[in-house]
Amino acid sequence: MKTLIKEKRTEMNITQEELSKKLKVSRQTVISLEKGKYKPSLVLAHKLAQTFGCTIEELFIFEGDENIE
Amino acid sequence: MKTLIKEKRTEMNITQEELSKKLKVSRQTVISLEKGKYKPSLVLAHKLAQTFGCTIEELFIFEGDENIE
DNA sequence: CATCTAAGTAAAGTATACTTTACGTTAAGT
DNA sequence: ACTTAACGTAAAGTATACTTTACTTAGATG
Repeated sequence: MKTLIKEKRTEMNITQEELSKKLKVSRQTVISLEKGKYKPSLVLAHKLAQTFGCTIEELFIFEGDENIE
Repeated sequence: MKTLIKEKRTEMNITQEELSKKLKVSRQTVISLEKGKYKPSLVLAHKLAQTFGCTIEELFIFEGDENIE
């Protein structure tokens, strides 16, 4: 699974810290998501998509059968 | 957060067990998701949406600021 | 050089998603 | 009455999402 979080955030001209405050998560969470260290929960994915004005499917690119981790 | 998993599954006329096999998760996971015991991971949500031929946003109804649990 | 901001790493802890196994219930068929 | 299918509950264990704290690094600016 790939994500466009970093791209969307920089397009929006906000810092990781600002994004983390909008989402009400820690800055570490934003860093880890952008770096692909783990996958967001469904609710967090939805908040991210809303923040960027797009759908979950536009923000995350799912590749052929992934593990459900 | 609400989900239409059960509705979509019964529309499709498949059992929980059949759905669990399509998704490659346990039957308990399907039961728990339908019953709202917990929220699916992003990848599982995507697989569910694909199975039902809809988007994640159509399958899950997000209500005003939820906890990110 | 000193300092500030933004981005990054690392590690330990908590919460929750998911699995596995086993047992209970209800409705339909024979 | 007995069996089978489908749905459900419960509990214990594992994996991972997320938090918190603390430290690092690179770039810009006084």
